[in-house]
Amino acid sequence: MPHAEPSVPDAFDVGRVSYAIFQLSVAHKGYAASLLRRIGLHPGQELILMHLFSRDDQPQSELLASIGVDASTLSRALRRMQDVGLLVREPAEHDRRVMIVRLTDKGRAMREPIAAMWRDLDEVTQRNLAPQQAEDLTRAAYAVIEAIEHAARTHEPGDEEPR
Amino acid sequence: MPHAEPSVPDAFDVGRVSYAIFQLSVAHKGYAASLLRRIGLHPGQELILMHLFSRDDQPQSELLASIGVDASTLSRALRRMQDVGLLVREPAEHDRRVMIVRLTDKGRAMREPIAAMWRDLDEVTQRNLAPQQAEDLTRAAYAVIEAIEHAARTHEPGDEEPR
DNA sequence: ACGCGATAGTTGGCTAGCCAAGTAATTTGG
DNA sequence: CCAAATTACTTGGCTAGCCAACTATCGCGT
Repeated sequence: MPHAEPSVPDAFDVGRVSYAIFQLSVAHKGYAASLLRRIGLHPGQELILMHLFSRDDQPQSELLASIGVDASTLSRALRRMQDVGLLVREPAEHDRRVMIVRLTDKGRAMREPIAAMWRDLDEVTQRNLAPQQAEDLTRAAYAVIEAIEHAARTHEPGDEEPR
Repeated sequence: MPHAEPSVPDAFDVGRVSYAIFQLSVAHKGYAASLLRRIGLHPGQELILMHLFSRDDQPQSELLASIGVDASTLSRALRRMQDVGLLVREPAEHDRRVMIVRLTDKGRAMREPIAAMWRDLDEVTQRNLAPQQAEDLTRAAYAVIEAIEHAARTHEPGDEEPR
């Protein structure tokens, strides 16, 4: 039965917590993807739309900073979303390098489906957790994120302390 | 500064826990990828190798079941790993459909680098966590995984209760 | 025995995501 | 005032990952 703690090769012992996070990522992302497919979106597109719901007519560069994905990934995702009519891009007046991203009516119409998708996802996510556990999980997640970002920031330039 | 709880559009409120997991996934996977790059592996390949460290000469189908990825994804990953000399595949004697996957010396040599990578990853992951928090996080992760797998199992065939 | 279904893998086609290199426009500096 | 650096974005090239469709082989049942 492929449940909790499946047949884990011994080597995974050294990274039990990371392995759990890894498995959680796969399951969570997979479930989100299946929910997104039902509303006709590809993973990641919902993030772009949600940021646009918060503030429309946004330069592509700001979306980039908010979402944290590679510029090329965003560029291509936006092109595809434009192709299916979710949004429009047009060069800014004041700076012709800048592309302003604007939702179409079709894009705006995704607001409720996306919110419903998050509700469903979070409901399932918390189904086996006590409220306090959910709270702790969230807090621990951000603690880990902070540790990772700090580690990446420090020894990205000068790789690793030379032992 | 993009730390914990960054500028989260209001819409994310409905899925706070899921959004935290999502962000954790991105950060954790990104850091793992950067560590893997240093030892010349692509994400996912380390899992294949680790399962082979546990049991070599394994049919591709068993690897498939252990790892839980799509058959086509595994097929192509194995081909690429064979191309760079990490492993070899040859048809089984008794059943010519089956491909037996075997590590090469070069593949076996990855054992220590991969273990070191997991140690590094888990060290960073736990850096901001008390031991009890790490334990709780692991437990919560598997609880969420179980809920998601159950949800996927139940309403994948008959999509959603019709309201 | 023979055909049909199940099983094992592969290939095609698509998106997400990364890095590296390239283009265009704007800002900075000598 | 014009060249050099910077910024904004795109394109090329690659891997991971999914689904769908296909091939080949094996096993089963009539």
